[in-house]
Amino acid sequence: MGRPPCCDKSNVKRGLWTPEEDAKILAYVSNHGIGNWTLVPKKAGLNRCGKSCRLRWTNYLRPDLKHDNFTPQEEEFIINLHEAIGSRWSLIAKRLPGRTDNDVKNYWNTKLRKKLMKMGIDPVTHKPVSQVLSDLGSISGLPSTNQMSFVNKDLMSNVLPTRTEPSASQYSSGMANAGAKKNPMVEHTQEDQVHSWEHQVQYQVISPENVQPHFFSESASSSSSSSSSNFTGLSSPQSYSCNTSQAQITPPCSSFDWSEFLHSDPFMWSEFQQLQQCDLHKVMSSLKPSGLMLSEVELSNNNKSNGHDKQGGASECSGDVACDTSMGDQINNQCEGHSASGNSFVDGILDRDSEIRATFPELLDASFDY
DNA sequence: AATATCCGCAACCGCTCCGAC
DNA sequence: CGTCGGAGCGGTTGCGGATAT
Repeated sequence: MGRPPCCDKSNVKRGLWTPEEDAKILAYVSNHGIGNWTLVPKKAGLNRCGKSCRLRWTNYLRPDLKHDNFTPQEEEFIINLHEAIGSRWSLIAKRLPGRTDNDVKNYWNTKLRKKLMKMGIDPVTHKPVSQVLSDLGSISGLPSTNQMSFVNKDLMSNVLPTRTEPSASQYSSGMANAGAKKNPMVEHTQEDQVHSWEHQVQYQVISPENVQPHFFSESASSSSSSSSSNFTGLSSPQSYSCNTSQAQITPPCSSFDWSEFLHSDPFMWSEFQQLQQCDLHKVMSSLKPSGLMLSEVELSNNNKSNGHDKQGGASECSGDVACDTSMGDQINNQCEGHSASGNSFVDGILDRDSEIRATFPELLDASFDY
């Protein structure tokens, strides 16, 4: 049973806002402040959905917003945070006064992503394209069409003559979304990481594999092929791991110490202690049953099985501390199953892909031709 | 000059979260 | 404890201007 719409869509105005409508919102907010947005249209005399009013206010009318171009500093900040926490636009925007999540998202999609690709950097993994391709090739020789469906579409469109392939993007975005949204730990962890990044790791690259909600970074980090990068566009050393050298990236099995990392920031440490109360059941039960939906829990536990997160990292691994053991075993078994086959995570993905394709042969139709 | 294509941005959509009841 | 509904989030769409042909 679906949820009823917040307003009668057929009877509300949509599309661009007029100056008169803007003035009504501004007048209303200046007189009454921000309250219940569903009541705003009626009280302000607007024939708009309340949600639309809220968006107009937060994305455009708010007096504290900047409407000028992004500065190089802001640009660098966005790239760094994206590398650390992925496409958590609201979190990134919170750290950029006067910018909204929509601003940041649009700027990323229209400028930064292309800029990175032009520089030979995969905007999803923040690794050199050559390395990503090398890793891809190492999965099983030349990548098959099926395997290609897992790859960041931007990257592949950069290197291969592809056709639009909705399943690939939906797969990746859906997965990232599911993990990020359904795991309450993730939000804290990423907040923490932003916080920490701002305060104490200005010139140290945090290992993004531990938190980044993109499964492809897993496969990409599964090998350590070296590659050069022609990345020279950004100035500060931390802005690109691949700019200076791959050695700056904390390797997947490094001695990265989460405890030390967390202790270094009192705020983060107290947050972490609260997070020890994680309810893994809630996380697991919220996961989609489909084999296509790998959660961050799954990803991170796979990390763990590879030697990550010695201290029960700030997010997922606190599940080891407080969560139900049978569920933990279940996850561990799943991870072990992956890692037992050599390429671990990647093989797990491919196995699942095969299963799904066997179940849904229509996935192999002509839309996958190149 | 006309048309096609590209690009950037504002707005919308669908979903989840979370507090109130 | 379950339901409801507002708020917030990330992804996507579509319009309008800029640029290319």
